[in-house]
Amino acid sequence: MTDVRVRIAPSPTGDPHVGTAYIALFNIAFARKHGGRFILRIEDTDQVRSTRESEEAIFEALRWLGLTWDEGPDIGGPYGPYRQSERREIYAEHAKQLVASGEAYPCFCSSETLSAMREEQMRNKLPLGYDGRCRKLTAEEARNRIAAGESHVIRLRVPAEGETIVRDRLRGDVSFQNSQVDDQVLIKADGSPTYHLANVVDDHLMQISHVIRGEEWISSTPKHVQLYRAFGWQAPEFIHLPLLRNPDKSKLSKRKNPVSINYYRRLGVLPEALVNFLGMMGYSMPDEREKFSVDELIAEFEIDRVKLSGPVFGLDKLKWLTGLYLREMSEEALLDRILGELYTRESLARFVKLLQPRIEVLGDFHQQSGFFYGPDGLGYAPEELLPKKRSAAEMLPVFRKLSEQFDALRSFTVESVDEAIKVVMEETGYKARDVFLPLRIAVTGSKASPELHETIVAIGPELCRQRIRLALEKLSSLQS
RNA sequence: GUCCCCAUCGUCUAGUCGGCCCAGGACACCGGCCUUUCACGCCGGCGACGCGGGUUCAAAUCCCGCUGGGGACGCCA
Repeated sequence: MTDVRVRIAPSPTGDPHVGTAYIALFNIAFARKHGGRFILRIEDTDQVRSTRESEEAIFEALRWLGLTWDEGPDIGGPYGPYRQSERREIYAEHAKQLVASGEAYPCFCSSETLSAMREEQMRNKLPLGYDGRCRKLTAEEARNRIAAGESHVIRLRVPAEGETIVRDRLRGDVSFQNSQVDDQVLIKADGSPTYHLANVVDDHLMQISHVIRGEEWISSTPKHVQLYRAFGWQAPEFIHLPLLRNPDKSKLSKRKNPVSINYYRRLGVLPEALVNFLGMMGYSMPDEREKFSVDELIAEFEIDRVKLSGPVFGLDKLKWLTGLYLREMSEEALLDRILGELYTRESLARFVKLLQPRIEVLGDFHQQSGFFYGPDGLGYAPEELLPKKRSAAEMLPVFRKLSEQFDALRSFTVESVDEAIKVVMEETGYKARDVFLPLRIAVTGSKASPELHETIVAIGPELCRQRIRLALEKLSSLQS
């Protein structure tokens, strides 16, 4: 095998996702097994949603898990920069090259035109996709319109006929009719590249040998294959891993499940247990052993052993595994973990201030701080979620809305939380007294707790979202 | 709707080139033992090859169809 170079390319648009860790783990296992290198590249081509905080959180979460990289934005490397926002000219250059060779063309369709087109296709039950109307523009006309300052994007010219074969290591050849691969946008109207362009250009320039990523990408791979072809490059080997699933088998999503690595960290899952657990998603050791370290995984790793059906990311086994690690530790080591992971100065600092006015002796702090930890510790009765004269049927929509709003929150501040609650009140027509108490019970498990907004912020998004979901479950149990 | 992927206990999975599998392990669940209690630990139980056709002496394992699940169809990644 040629030099193995693999990568993960997360986009810094939210909390660090367990799926990212999952893909990272398999990339690392593959790289180390074959003496290759593992690269971390930040795909921040979405300028509106990408943030530095999110990027930093991803670094931090991966490091916590012990999933470290050989080249990346923070440590550099011979193929940098490793942040796509710093590589804009490279993409522009390459796009220009494709336009010059006729492999790509400018498109002047507005997003309105495009959504109208999509609607019509929907209505007529036609396949969705760009119909290629700007393909026919002459070079001259295009040049004039660009010169006139007309807004445009650059699209890839995918052959109308024939088929594109995606060679997947685990699935074999998967073929797509070119007629259903539409002309992908390469450069957006603002001049920034799309994922597809940036991804292909970077993978080539960074000499990535194997692209190990989630199965969700498989249907855009023909576009990538076409891009490699257009550039005259050799495509890397593709290996699409199965997607982690919610208990209902849909793709793991924050709307249904905690997906943030930080949630599991706050819960007190050990990093070695989480990584171990991830290692048994779609994969198993040859001797069927279930408890193993990353090093052990690497030693035995065989990418062809990965199973293609999507594993449910279920907590039962993860907790059991954590317990296994916990129990075999020395007392000393356990103490260090509790101090190092759970009761850190940092974690306590999130809420000392909130409790300060409410305690008489230090010991009070202990029993009043319970709800800042473990998500399952809230043993309240479902009925407690109901304000006076309100039924479960009435509160259910309130919690659905709350869940929706909290999921959508980009930042957790007193202001943003307040805004979210207000939206819920407006949309459901309930007053503060009907919303605040139930919400308080849901997130703290008790009526006696500090100011709601600040408490919610202190508890943090991961735990709050999950607790609201839990409340939703309790309410529905009340109904039946 | 169109395209693509997938299909063993509730869940994670073993099941190399079809026979040793009337399907093995683990979690969860249930029962027992240990124990002043609980937990841990130990023992046991429940529990699956989606369906229908082939191929074969023989199929969970190969082929086809159906069904089911999932993903993608963005100037998001």
